[in-house]
Amino acid sequence: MTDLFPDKGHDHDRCIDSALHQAQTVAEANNARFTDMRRRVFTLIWQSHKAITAYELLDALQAEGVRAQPPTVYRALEFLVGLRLIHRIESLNAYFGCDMPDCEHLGQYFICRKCGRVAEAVNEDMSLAVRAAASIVGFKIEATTIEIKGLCHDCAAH
Amino acid sequence: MTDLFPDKGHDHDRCIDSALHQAQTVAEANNARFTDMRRRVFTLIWQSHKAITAYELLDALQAEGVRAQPPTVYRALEFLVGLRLIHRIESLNAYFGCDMPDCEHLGQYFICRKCGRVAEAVNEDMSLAVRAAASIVGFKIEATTIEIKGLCHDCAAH
DNA sequence: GACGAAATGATATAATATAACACTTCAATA
DNA sequence: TATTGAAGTGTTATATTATATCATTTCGTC
Repeated sequence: MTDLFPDKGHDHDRCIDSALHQAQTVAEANNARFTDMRRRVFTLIWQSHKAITAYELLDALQAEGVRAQPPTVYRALEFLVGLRLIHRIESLNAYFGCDMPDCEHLGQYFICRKCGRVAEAVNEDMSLAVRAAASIVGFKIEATTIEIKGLCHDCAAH
Repeated sequence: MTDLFPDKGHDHDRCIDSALHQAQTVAEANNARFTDMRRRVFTLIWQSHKAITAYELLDALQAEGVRAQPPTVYRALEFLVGLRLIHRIESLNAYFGCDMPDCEHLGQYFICRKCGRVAEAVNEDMSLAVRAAASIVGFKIEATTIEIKGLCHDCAAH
């Protein structure tokens, strides 16, 4: 068993640093401006391995002393989702930092209802099954939403 | 190729009749009251093979002369989802009639962005892949959301 | 017919998201 | 280096989706 969810004792500052660094690289590669506001929002999203809502982000920004309004947050989110630096979790109306923004992938999300953490998987069998099913029915895939709710290994154990 | 989406010329009244009949049966089997309001909402959902939002349902009810408010609609929806007579499409915030409410299943939804129709599949390979992926990471599945957006066979052809 | 549980009505409000227009910033270039 | 145009952000207002709460009605059981 390889738990997708990060270890309790992991050094989360390293997650944040690494994510920021990757984001910077992706933005440059796309000739996109990783502005201060976008960096702030991105960093806030990476504060935990949970998904965070737009209004939670707004509150967090305001707590930092930034005078932001909803459109500001939604614009930053749109930008970040566009570059695949974050993903939207549809069933939570919330956003989640992407580990591997540099490769195209159909991600799958495991969402623990107890601890609230989210883990992204890129499981080739799942992707293949989806593509095969679509192919059989003549459906042309443009986007997929695969969200799996339940209990992560840690929470299931307790 | 077997298109999951209903034929253009299909007799939709038969879909509605069949769905209503099944719903009645499921409700009875669960000792649940299939009240007038619930039947109305259910029938409205089945008016098409598209997903419909709560407020579209509200408007439709009011157009029928029913004096309903949002909570009435949401309660009916909650009831119907609870019995699996309908499904919520998370990425659309909308609801969709279920073909096969009498068997437990992890459904997958194909959503055509052009014609708006939704088709439910119960693909064993997909379900297996999801369960296998969860098992590998020690995740206990409680619910799945699998929504696939793109073009249905008809719309892709034109 | 009386009773209690379930369902619905009604009002208010919370939570999520976007439209529209003004202003600022930034990088390219004249 | 001043100009300019596009991109980004500020600001206000409002649209859309969803729920909390309490009153009233309906319905099956006794």
